[in-house]
Amino acid sequence: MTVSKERQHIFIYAAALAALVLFLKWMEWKFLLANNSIEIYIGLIALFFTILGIWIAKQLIKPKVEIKVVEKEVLVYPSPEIDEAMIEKLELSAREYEILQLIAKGLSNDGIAKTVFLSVSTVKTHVSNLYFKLDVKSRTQAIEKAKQLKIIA
Amino acid sequence: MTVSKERQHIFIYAAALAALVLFLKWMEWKFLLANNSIEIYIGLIALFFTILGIWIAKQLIKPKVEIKVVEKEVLVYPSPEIDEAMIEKLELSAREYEILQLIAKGLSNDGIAKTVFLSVSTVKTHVSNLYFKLDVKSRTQAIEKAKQLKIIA
DNA sequence: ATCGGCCTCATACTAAAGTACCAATTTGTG
DNA sequence: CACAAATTGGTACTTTAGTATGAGGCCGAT
Repeated sequence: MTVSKERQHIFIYAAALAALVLFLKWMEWKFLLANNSIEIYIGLIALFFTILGIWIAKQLIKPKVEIKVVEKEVLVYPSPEIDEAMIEKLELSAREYEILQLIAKGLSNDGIAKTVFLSVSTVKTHVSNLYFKLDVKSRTQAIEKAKQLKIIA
Repeated sequence: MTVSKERQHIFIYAAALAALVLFLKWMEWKFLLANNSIEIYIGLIALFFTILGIWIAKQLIKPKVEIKVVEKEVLVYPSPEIDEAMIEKLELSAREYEILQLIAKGLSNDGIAKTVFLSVSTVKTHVSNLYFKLDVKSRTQAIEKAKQLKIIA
């Protein structure tokens, strides 16, 4: 794009020069016919070339490029992305993870037992194993850690 | 600053014009003495005024400022805004709210007692009152509800 | 100064959570 | 099939959580 624009400038400039040559020849011819006004002639040439110079400059002056950095605020919703990889790394079994989620919902062992149709004993076993794998010692700690590890919402 | 610069430009331009007049007179005088090279004369004038025009343009034309807008994405995390109004609505006292936060961190009653230098009895009292105000019956439920009500992070 | 709310602490009790250890069944994989 | 891991369930026990109740001190407002 820049190259084509440069070429266009060169072309326009060449055309202007050609017109100039013709103009000069015409002026010169006119001057020979009536050379009683050399000052006017010189003045016209001066005016013309001044304007030409200005025009050329206008075409050639490179626009200053001002880089304006606009900070665009992008709302990032704390993705309730569940870190599945972490769950596997912790070697949490399906039941353990399921029960972890129920714990986070505030259910008691008894409540968990009733929702997943298990005995409280079984729930306790899972919960204990869960604590061991999460390296915690209570439900509340488990909830905190699970949230930090992004394995629950 | 802009005004003084403008005046400077005008002054320089005037000086250039004065020099020009002198130059023209000198050229004219030389031309009258030897008018055998009118093309060279015209050519010199053309060249001079072209350069002059370019120079004027350079001095006067305000460079086009091309504003390049670069969007920089700034991640904005929707602040886990704490609903202070809700805290007041629930009529949670300072201690109760403080202890609620410690509960959410996974601390036991004993842990809380040691961190805020209270007896476990006092902590239990606060916790019980807290449960009543939050309408829950256990720590885990309190944590869940507190998060739903956005009164803790 | 009296009253209510808050903070503090204690005792006594019940309920729930958590640990330890064991054991039977299921399930998926080599 | 055989084996490991997961799932289920139990008993016994300790610890923690939670409730109920009472009580004293502090402080601001009426």
